[in-house]
Amino acid sequence: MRISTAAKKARVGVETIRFYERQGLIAQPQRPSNGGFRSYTSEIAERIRFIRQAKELGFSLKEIDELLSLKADPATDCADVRAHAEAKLENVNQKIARLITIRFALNALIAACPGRGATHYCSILEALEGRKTDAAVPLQSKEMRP
Amino acid sequence: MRISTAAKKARVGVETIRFYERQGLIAQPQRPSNGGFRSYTSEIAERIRFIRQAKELGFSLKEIDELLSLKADPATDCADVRAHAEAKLENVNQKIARLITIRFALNALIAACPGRGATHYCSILEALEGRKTDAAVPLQSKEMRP
DNA sequence: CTTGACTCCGTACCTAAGTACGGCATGCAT
DNA sequence: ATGCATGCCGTACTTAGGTACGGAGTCAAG
Repeated sequence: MRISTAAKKARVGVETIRFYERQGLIAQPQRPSNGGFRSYTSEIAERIRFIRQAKELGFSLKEIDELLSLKADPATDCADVRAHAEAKLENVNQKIARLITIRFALNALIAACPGRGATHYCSILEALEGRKTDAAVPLQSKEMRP
Repeated sequence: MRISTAAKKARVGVETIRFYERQGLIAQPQRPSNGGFRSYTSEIAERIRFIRQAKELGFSLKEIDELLSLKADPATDCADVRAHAEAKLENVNQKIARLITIRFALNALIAACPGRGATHYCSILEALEGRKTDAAVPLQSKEMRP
């Protein structure tokens, strides 16, 4: 497929794809040697969509590149890859924990506001108080809205 | 407390706090009328820390402002607040779902790479393939590492 | 009452991540 | 074979979110 089709599939602009190419986030797509148009596989389109989604989760392009290149390369030390993956995993777990706390606060807010009648005071920040460190984010077990 | 203390508590720079003040994300802190130093309460420091964390989760400052002002104000229509909260909740749920998918992929990668010996081919992207739309992100039930 | 650390304000500058532009090339469709 | 939509490239511009700077004011300790 051509660049505009890939852009549509990934829900991203055409220029963004060329930008990612310049940044080395995606491989140079197949092209006729003379210099015709880029030809994208659906794998590349998928990769671009992943990049967009990861970005929405707060990963930088640099981090996304690291995530994407985390694969078992027989030439590199397996333990390195594993350590890298574990660090990212920890990062992801922290993000999930914080989002679950925010979700909990939003659910409390929604529950306290039954569409009509008196409203109760409630804020996100208030619901998040009581934590002491960034590391010790309590995992909320009561997930009212999965 | 003074600005540098608040900055340390929130783990941001002093200039960042003044920037947030200009953007209206935090209230003008108490100051002697003559024009002395800003004096911060721990509530404000907490609010600033929340802003930093939410930013790391991919929320923009505008969105964070919306999150923070989501409170049941008796003067406004309760249904509006509720609708706003529900929209944010949906947003948060999508983020959580995608992060859980990434976590699943990372766990698979770690499991396939037992620290030593032959490594198996495995990539994050590959683990994320098979989804068709952004909306229908499948919730992975096998969460190998909570 | 001086000294050194901190704070004030305004303005300028910076990085990440695009986004737009202009001019030329390609290619398929009529 | 001739449009005309698309693609290519390089370069310039933009936006969000800070960061840095300079010069002057504040404050607490010694």
